[in-house]
Amino acid sequence: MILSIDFNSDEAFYIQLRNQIIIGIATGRIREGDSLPSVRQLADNISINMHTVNKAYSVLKQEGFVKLDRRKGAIISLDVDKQRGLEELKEEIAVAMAKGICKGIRREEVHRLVDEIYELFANWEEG
Amino acid sequence: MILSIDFNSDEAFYIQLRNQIIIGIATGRIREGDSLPSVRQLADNISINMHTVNKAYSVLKQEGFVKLDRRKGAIISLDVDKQRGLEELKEEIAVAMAKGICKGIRREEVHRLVDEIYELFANWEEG
DNA sequence: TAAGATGTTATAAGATTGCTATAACAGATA
DNA sequence: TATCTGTTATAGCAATCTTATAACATCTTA
Repeated sequence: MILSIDFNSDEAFYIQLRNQIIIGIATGRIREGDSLPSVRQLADNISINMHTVNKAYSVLKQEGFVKLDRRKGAIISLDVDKQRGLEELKEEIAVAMAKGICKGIRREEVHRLVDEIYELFANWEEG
Repeated sequence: MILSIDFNSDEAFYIQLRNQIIIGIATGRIREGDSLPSVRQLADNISINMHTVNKAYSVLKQEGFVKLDRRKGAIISLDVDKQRGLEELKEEIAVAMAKGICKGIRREEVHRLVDEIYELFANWEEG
């Protein structure tokens, strides 16, 4: 899987990495047990600092997506707390939806959007 | 409508204000044509700096929620670009949904969540 | 006309965050 | 032994967030 940085984005590098890896898991390109590149290796590949990669991995660990092993590096290991996941998801999309409501977006249109995103992730094509 | 700041939150003050005002519009507590408190007045009320309030208002202006008038202050004025709104919403919820998918949340559960949020906004009671 | 309120702009300072740089450490591997 | 892991520490630079003070033009009101 290809990880890359948009140096012109206003999103922090470590957030960009985090998001790409989460999407990688959601789309099945990375699976439970797979290992991520070592912090130094990935940092070299994409020309950013080791500590920035380390921060991305630490966040992923804290959020329950990977386990860090001094022997094997970062291993995808999903800590599934569905109830908590639902609560977090609700909180994360609430403001965005409020914004959408102000713009006249109706309930059915959000449902359609949700389906679109599920399709997008299910039929993901690299690149 | 009551605007307030959580001084312990890790969200920037101006973002907190922005979100509260957007939710206020979505829930109908603020309507087109209503005016927001002046930057100085609100800043005094909630004990933050005038410029922080001004930043919140500027963001809301830039996002098409208010118009700033030197005579009347900040007036709610919705600039509805639905197509753009849909694209922004899609982008804003995509990563959150990817995270949810990793946590085993199914499509129908997201639909239920969307309905819940719509109900929440429709039947809003001042806290 | 004078006083007061409005948004706007400018400058400065302190705190925090993001990113980089360099370095060292303990544990595992070859 | 040499090399690769993650981890930790320290430091510096730039940007962002927040506050503080101050001034300006415009509009409203007394």
